[in-house]
Amino acid sequence: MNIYDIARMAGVSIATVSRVVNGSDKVSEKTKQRVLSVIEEAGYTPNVFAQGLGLNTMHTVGIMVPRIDDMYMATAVSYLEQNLHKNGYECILSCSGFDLERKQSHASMLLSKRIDALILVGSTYAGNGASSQQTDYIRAAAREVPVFVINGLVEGDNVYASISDDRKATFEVTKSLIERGRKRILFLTDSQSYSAQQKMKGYEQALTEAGYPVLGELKLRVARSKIHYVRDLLLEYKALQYDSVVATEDTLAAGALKYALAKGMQVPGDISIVGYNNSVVAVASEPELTSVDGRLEQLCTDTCEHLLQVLKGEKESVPAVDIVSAMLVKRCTTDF
Amino acid sequence: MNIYDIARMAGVSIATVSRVVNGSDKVSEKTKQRVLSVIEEAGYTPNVFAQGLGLNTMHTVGIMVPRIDDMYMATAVSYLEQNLHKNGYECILSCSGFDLERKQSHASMLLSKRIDALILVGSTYAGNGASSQQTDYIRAAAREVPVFVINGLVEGDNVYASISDDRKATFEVTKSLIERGRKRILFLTDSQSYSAQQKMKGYEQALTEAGYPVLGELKLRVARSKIHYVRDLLLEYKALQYDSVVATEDTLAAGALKYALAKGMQVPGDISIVGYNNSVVAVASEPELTSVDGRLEQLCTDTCEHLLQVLKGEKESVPAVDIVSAMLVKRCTTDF
DNA sequence: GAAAAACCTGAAAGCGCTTACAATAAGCTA
DNA sequence: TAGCTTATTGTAAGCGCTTTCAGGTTTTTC
Repeated sequence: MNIYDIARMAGVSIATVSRVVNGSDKVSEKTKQRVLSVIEEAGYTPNVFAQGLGLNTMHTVGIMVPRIDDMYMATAVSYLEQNLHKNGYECILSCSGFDLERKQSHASMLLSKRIDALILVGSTYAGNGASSQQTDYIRAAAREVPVFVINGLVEGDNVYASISDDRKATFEVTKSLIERGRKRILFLTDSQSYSAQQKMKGYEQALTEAGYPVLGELKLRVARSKIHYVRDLLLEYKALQYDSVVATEDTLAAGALKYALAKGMQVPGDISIVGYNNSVVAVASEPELTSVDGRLEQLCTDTCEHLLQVLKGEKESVPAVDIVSAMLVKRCTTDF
Repeated sequence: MNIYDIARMAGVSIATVSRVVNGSDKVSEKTKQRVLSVIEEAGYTPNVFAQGLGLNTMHTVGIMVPRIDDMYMATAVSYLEQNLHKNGYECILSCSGFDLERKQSHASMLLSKRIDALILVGSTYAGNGASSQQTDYIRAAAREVPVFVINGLVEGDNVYASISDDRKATFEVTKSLIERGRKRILFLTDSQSYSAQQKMKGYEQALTEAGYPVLGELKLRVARSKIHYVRDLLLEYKALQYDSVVATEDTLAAGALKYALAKGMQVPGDISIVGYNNSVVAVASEPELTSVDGRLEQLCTDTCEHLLQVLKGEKESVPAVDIVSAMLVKRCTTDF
């Protein structure tokens, strides 16, 4: 069942069928209706490969995430997919992991599928000197299709970023803790992503502005964002003194909370804890975690909007970097 | 940069280039090397559309999930994507929601992209009478490509299912509760999926075998799997008496746990609670939830294996229904 | 009512690749 | 070395669609 069959059945040429299918206005209403009814009746669907061959696009965008079994990423993909689908685009998903080599290979595999654009969620490293090669593959990809980065910053032509203001949010949180008299604030992270780096900067800035020293011993990094990993890590550092925790992820905060409760501490009395991402874990914890909401939905909406604009050829109206401010969600693990 | 350019540069015909690219063995080693080096040098990638036009496949499989911002689905997609990617397939992701009409439209959109196979995760309804139209679109899809269902049961030609034995697992759990003297066991669910139905059957069977009545009042359904929804629902039914909870999802169990703790009850002393899926939420809760692990990874591995076999033309060796037994993970909300 | 303009439609040339078939070169056998 | 088989390569015919260009109709204009 192809365009020739339809043309024959409708008594027109394939050119006319093609015009009808593509909604060209240069077809008389009468012919159009006839062709449409034949198409309907025959259940004809154009062959996307043939379409793609001519047009060199298949209305597909690639989404690359380090991993999808992570609420943050999954939520991002959910927003993106929904929004793009609504606009007639399908999403090819690729879980690249955190390894540079795999990222590169996944990216080129996606590009070989002739995607119209590429979206990267998280996991890009800051663009300072040495690590610039970490993002070279992104700039390479951007030479073929526009690239959109969510919560990562990559400088380059044809790459657009939407990031939440994690630095500022973490700054505010840390500042609030200090104002409530907290002296030793533990910074707990699980990655070196751009966003994690920004959070750390905010944390340090608040300490500095308050005249506190930035202590290396109070910055802990967990191998993976798993509650038990955190617990084990804190157990390892059991001599460490701290009266509050700023975590870059809810799961980390949940781990710290568990550990504190197990030690018989009062939360938030003896220790205040702040998570990040405002996920289920924040609500599942007992007491429920105060958490920063990075406004992921907004980031995704913005990204899709920008993507559609760029694909429509309206590059000029799209900012290279779009910053969305984060929001504190106060719950029970802090006294503010 | 196309096959003609490469052919010219290497001084061979396009047929030979094509053979080299596709790894045909009918090319002399010498020519092969020459062509390969030209391809390498020129950075040539075959145009997938043109390939697709000829072969009518693009090595792509469609994955349809009701929603991806749900740990269970996200984890499934993660396993699937990784496994398929490793075998040279890309995944087009589609989040269809729970609405039949949307499912149908998403499925046909995927099919129009000429996917090689379709994978559905969860959310199919049992095939009994009235609701068979709920799965008609699946059988329709199966007429075009093989369809693989994870944790759903659909009868039809060219559709294969991998399901975990939720009925048995829930039966065992309920039986254990009964053996520990629990008399009024609350069944908490959030969906009518095949899998949820199976769980309910297991629950009922255990009650029946123990000579207990199956009480409608002890089966509660929450609109969505959100901790607060559960709390609100239980508050609404606050007169209801029960000494244990069997939930079809960890989040539901977490909600029940929160409610019980808020009422000052001892867990598992006054009330035992069992979750399902063995997710982060189970571990994040305090005390940690006993939960059933549905062996999702196994289901996904099986599915991919079957898929590859079917695409290789080895239909015969693939079972129409593959059952994986579930596993109880004992933690702190039960006394067994 | 004839020329000009506007409107529709069709023929045909690609798009870049795979592959059946034909052709040629090379290797054997007797 | 003639005659045959085998290994390698090339030719050309699609795959199903979009779109340019040209031809044919109808409508408008004076």
